[in-house]
Amino acid sequence: MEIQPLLNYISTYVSLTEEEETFLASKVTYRKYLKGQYILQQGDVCKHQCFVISGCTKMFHIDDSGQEHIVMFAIENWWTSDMGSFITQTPADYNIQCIDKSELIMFSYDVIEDLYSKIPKLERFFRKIIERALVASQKRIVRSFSLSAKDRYLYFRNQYPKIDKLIPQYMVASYLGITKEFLSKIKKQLLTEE
Amino acid sequence: MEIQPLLNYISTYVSLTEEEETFLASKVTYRKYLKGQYILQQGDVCKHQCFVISGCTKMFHIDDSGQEHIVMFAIENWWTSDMGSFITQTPADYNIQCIDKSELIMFSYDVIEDLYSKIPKLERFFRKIIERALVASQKRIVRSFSLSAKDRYLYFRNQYPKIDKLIPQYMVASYLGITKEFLSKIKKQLLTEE
DNA sequence: AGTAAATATTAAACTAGATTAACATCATTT
DNA sequence: AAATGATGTTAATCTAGTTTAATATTTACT
Repeated sequence: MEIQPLLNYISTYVSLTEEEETFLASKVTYRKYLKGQYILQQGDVCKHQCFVISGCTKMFHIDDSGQEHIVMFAIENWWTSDMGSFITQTPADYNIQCIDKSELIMFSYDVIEDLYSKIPKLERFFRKIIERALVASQKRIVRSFSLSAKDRYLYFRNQYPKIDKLIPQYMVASYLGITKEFLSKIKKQLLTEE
Repeated sequence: MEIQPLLNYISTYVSLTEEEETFLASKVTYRKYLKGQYILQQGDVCKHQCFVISGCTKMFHIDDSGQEHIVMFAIENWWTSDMGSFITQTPADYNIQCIDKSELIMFSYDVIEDLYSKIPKLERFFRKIIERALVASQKRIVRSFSLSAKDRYLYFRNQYPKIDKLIPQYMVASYLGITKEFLSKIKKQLLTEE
């Protein structure tokens, strides 16, 4: 089944019965996206929580001066959405774009509450997922203040080697909060000292 | 009842019956802290999710070079904990300290799962709280990359005037990710241009 | 009230990282 | 294989924010 990777993932947090899995399968949407396609655009309302089966997405904000700031990437087994827009159903602050051919499973706003009521274990599952996302986000704040750009890059490369290899360098720079020129300088420096 | 502010707060998300409220009251702990007291120390395991009834706390990390980085403040009706340490029951990355005489309600790790099972509405409540915390945290990341130190301070002062007035300036600087000297410079500049 | 401790200010010298702009390389299409 | 667009590099100049260190001010304690 197309959604098997999702079921496997869920099973590491809570165990669903077969009927529950079938019910879940009937409520979510599997969808393929091409490289470059948008899942969400800044200003639109975020209608889905997306689980990435394959490929890679970036969530980014474009500020008043036109600069792009990448908040997160998502590869297989990661979740992505503009949570603020989703929970309040108001216009999104972020864009979510596929930076590679991707397969996603989408939980729409209209069904997710229903899923929570019918299968309380799913509410538990999402609570745990979001707890983990919060932890990651807070750690990123501390890193952005306590580490130099070079150390932030080293941390990124070490934690997410797959993403580092997959995506263009200027996106890594945006994620790290530095310019592409400066990241280029850092990488050169790392080469000569290693 | 001491925990009334918590019950009021919860009621804005989910509605509990009287029995549920009584049960909840029997499971949580009300505690007063003095200015300067620690609720959690980096390296210890975080045993509680804390709801602030009055006063003010700061959560901060001390990095390898001894520098303090404030991740968040919490005043009345806010929550604080090292979520990463709490959910995995491993040593905390952060300290949580009262920067003013404070009253807290503490949900211990040992009872919170029990509360979730007995009162599923509480699991829903916490899911929603954590969703909001995640949204706030992601927005802070974007601000830290897209705004200048001055604009970050203006945003902070505008969003949290109470905290800005309550706490020493060097803590605001730490929260903003700048030095106290530079914040002093910014404030002077703001005075002359207003 | 007087003293110590904590907090805030100022200014000079310094640096991590930004900006600009020109050039180089790589990938994709025709 | 030439051409186009996307990505990456280099180097010079610039600036937001740091560092250091000395001084001022406020707060809290006896």
